[in-house]
Amino acid sequence: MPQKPSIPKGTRDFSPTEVAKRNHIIQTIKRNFECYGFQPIETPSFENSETLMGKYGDEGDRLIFKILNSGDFISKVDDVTYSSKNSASLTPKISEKALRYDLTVPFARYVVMHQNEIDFPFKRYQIQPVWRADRPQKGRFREFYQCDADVVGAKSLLQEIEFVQLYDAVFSDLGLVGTTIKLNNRKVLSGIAEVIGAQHLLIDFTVALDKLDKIGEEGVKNEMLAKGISENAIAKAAPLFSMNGSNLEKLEQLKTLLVTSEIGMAGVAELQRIVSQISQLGLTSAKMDIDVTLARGLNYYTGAIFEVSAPDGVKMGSIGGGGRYDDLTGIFGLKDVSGVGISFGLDRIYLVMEELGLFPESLERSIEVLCINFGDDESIQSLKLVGSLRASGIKAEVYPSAAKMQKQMKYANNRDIPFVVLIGKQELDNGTFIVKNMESGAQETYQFNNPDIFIKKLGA
RNA sequence: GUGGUUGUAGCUCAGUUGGUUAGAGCGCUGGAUUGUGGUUCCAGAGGUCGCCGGUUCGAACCCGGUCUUCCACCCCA
Repeated sequence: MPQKPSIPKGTRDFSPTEVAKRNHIIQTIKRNFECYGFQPIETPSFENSETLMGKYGDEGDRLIFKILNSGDFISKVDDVTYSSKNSASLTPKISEKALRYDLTVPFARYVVMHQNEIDFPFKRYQIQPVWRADRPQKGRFREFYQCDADVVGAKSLLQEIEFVQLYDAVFSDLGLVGTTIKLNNRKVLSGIAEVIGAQHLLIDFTVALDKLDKIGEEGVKNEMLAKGISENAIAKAAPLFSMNGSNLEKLEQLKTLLVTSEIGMAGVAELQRIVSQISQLGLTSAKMDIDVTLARGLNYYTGAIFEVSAPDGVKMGSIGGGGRYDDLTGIFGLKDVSGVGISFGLDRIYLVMEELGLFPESLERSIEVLCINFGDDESIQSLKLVGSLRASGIKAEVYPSAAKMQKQMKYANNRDIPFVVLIGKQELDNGTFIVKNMESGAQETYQFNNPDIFIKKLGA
């Protein structure tokens, strides 16, 4: 007796409707990426372990899926390592490959390997699945798609400005109104740590600060104290907890705080330029918000940090993120190549759009015209008609068997097919065909040798 | 990785302190309707109660383990 089949935790099957909706999102993103001058690349789904390990922090290493070596891998492990039962030392001996964890690190590897064939600045996009051995939750999977656009070899802030516009363009095209593009800068965070005298605890400081909206001011202060940041330092950072007003007002408050920090002021200046240029250019549906508590991806971001949150009222983690990393390719031996990029989280965007009912109904419509099958002679006539419809780009098909009319009509109804064509014995003899509008129920008769009238009507 | 939560028909869910043959709505199949779907009426099919083990005369129900779902951490798209 076969067992009920299943799929691994955190993975999903996608049925035709879901694929259609996912493709709709992907097409929209792709179209905009190309409009902005990005070119597609693809990289392998798995990389050499040393390419990935150590690039995402300890937490990241834990979440990387390792691939077991082929062959009799365990017999090649020396006895000391084998009997140590230590995963950290045993893993590299039995696993030399790992599944892609994100698209940024493989891209950095790609740039280094192909540096002689690339014209800089290089703008690439990449839409591929990534894998994380995380514990699944809503909007959090072990296999999911990232849609990345990055520029390498261009230090200008123009890139950041274009990325904000790109986010706005994609979400506007998708009809996803009310997203917030949060913006911060690593230099500002460094500056704050410097001013309060906690440079050595920068990561702990920012990780705690990042939780402000979740655990509140007291919670953040407690976590900072627990991490060894002094009360005095926390007191100096107090203005951060109550930043408010417009983006420009927030920047003024930051300037007051960071006046003694060169790096901090540089960060503020960058933010200021982005804010002022975006306000001149305008955004269609998104709003931009300076958020000093935003502290993601600190392992490699050096300048701008982006994160996009879903419209208010939708409970979902970030649906996009990105930033500037001045020396990402440095870890692979190519110095002084600045990169900046953003990512769209396809699966989360899907869930948000589903929740808000933003997918066009037409996506569910796989076929526009179904011909009822009345038997062999009639269906050949139907096939001829279907041929001319298809030649005009209309999705059409003949029901595959001469099943009962009721069954065929029901099939059309269930599949949301808007038009049903009837060519029975009578129509075959007359040289006509009948079109039934499934929404109104109305029927019209057309001449078989002049289907263009019907085709034009479909086009309108 | 830590703590909790969930699982009964294709789907959404009932199911009493453990007690014959586990139910409903929707969907599906057939018929009322041999050239017309959605509404209606009638009939029918479909379940090793997530899986494995234990307690019991007896388990969907109690206990243990495991898988899965969702949630809070951690971290992240």
